[in-house]
Amino acid sequence: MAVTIVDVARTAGVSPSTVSRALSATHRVDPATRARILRVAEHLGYRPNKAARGLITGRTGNLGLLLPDLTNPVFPSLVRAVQHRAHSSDHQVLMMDTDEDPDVEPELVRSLSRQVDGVILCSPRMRSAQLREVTALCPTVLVNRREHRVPSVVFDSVDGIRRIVDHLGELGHERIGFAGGPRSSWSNAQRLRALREVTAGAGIHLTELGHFPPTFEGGRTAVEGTLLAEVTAVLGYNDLVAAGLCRGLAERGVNVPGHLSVVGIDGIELGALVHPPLTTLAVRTDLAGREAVELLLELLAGGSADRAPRREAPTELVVRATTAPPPRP
Amino acid sequence: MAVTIVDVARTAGVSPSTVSRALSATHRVDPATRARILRVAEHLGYRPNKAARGLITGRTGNLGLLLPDLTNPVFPSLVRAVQHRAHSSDHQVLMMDTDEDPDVEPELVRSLSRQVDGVILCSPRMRSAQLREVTALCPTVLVNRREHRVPSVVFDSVDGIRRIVDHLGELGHERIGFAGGPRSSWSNAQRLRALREVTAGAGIHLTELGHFPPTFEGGRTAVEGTLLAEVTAVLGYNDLVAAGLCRGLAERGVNVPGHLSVVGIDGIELGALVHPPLTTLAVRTDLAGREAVELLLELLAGGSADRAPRREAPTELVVRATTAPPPRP
DNA sequence: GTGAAAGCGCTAACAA
DNA sequence: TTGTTAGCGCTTTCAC
Repeated sequence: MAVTIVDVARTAGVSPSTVSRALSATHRVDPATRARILRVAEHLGYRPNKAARGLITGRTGNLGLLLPDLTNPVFPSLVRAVQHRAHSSDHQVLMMDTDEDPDVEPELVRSLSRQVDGVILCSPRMRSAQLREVTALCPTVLVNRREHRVPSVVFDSVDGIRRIVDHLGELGHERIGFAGGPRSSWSNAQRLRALREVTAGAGIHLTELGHFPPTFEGGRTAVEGTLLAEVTAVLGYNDLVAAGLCRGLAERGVNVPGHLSVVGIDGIELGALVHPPLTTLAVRTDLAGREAVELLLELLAGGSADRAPRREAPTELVVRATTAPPPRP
Repeated sequence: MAVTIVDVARTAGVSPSTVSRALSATHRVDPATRARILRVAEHLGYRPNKAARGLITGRTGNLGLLLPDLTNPVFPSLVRAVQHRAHSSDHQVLMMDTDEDPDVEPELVRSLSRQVDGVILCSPRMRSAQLREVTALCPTVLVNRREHRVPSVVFDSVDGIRRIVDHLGELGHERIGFAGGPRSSWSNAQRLRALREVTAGAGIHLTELGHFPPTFEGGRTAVEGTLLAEVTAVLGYNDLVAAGLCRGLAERGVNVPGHLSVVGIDGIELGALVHPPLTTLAVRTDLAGREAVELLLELLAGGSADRAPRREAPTELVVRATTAPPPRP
């Protein structure tokens, strides 16, 4: 059997409660006693049983993290950041991949609710009503989605999109296209809205090329429409779409960026590795993950349910090789 | 306060233990009573507190998963598979990224040991002695590493390497190079050993080009040595290295696969997306993850500590566009 | 500053 | 088949 607090107590010649106090530093304990207890605990290889502690404190020390698909390259760095931040506050992370299935999301949260102190929902696909239900179940922070009265971390679409449009505008582009993502995607809607607003303000003509799967192939299928639209630059819903666009364009003999500029969004590693390297709006998912944990921790520390803080994770335009001035006619 | 088993018992007019039995189906309970209890539980929104259950059963229902770096593209699909398999057996996964730091690995396992029923160690970097210590702490399954008397899932290096060499041999290559990974990498050692064995058997000349960082840049720096070695095909330690090789080669004006064939290992998505698409030995990390969970579950179900089962996850040669017959002199 | 005792939510003997 | 009792490892009053 594993060594418990009672073993430590016996060996150190004190009562279990003193050991508890010494270990959690919750009360004043005689420094000498404390040192001795710590030494004994160390020597015996004592490891606290969080489950037992949680039973009484009501805190599990676990955070839940739900995301639609871990193999989507934007998530790993977020998960990593969440995990590190949580760990530095002595929390563990229960990560669950929902497999892009909106229906399992609420069920997963329900089953998780008793085992975690709170959950972080990344790009949740479920409907608002369900989201509201879920947030009633346990403290929740949203990432990449907004909902009334729920704390969230989002990427600043308007600001980021503005960076892209400014860059393109400075190069001299006057007609740009947008190869959008899935119709149901919250972030696609955000990006599109921002794009309309910013291009209108900048006097740039925007052609909405339609909705495409958020994949490399999706980008490839967007090539035809792009060519037809007679734009000089095209923005992909994400880097995968942009990379697919580049490939499709190359196959059609269209020079990028000579004839057409291409921009992606996300800043995944792939963008730096394809040829030509992709100009992209990098979103700091790692920072978003960290923020999300901090928000959740604050919430747990007694943030009133009334306040629903909203934070925005920074974006950064990474100019690589797929953008250039438009061709001279 | 959340609804407990006592609430359900009171509402259903039975004792807590009957509720417990009805819920965990561990003993015979009158079907009618059982149905009523289930109905009440459902209605009240009862969710079992796993921590409390674990306190008495000794089972937490959690599995630990340690890996060096989640942003390494081979891991997400493994994690995903582990998570799904664990979930289907009603287990949660506590995932921890060790940040490629061998020293934190044992410490992490120690701190995890009381909160999980067992751990899966993926590509652990720690030394054998530490590994032995750790495995004494809690049931352990290794992935991509072997250790005496510890259950493990590995990728069949000899078999996979043979596939590559056979493919190259059939194309007519007689001199191939290997751009190796880090000196300290267990899997690099495995691959190299297999490569020596298989090439020797096939009468193919192998040039060991040295050790490189397991990255795209690492592959790029391997280009010079590759050219000097006068090989007609080169195998990269992994897909990133192979992709870097391709890029570096292209920059030097070397045609792939016309002048030189390139092969990677891993089968990450990137390989299909670069140009030309990479021929690679795909390893089924998803299957490995599933196997690992199953091994661990068997171990927990009372597998004797004596037997240390070893499973091998399949590999598959994906021939794409970077391999072709050697140039005619 | 420290100990005794109670109890968190649940399961597992043991009776009935 | 069901209820009673005890207790898992820990924290937390409440005395002292």
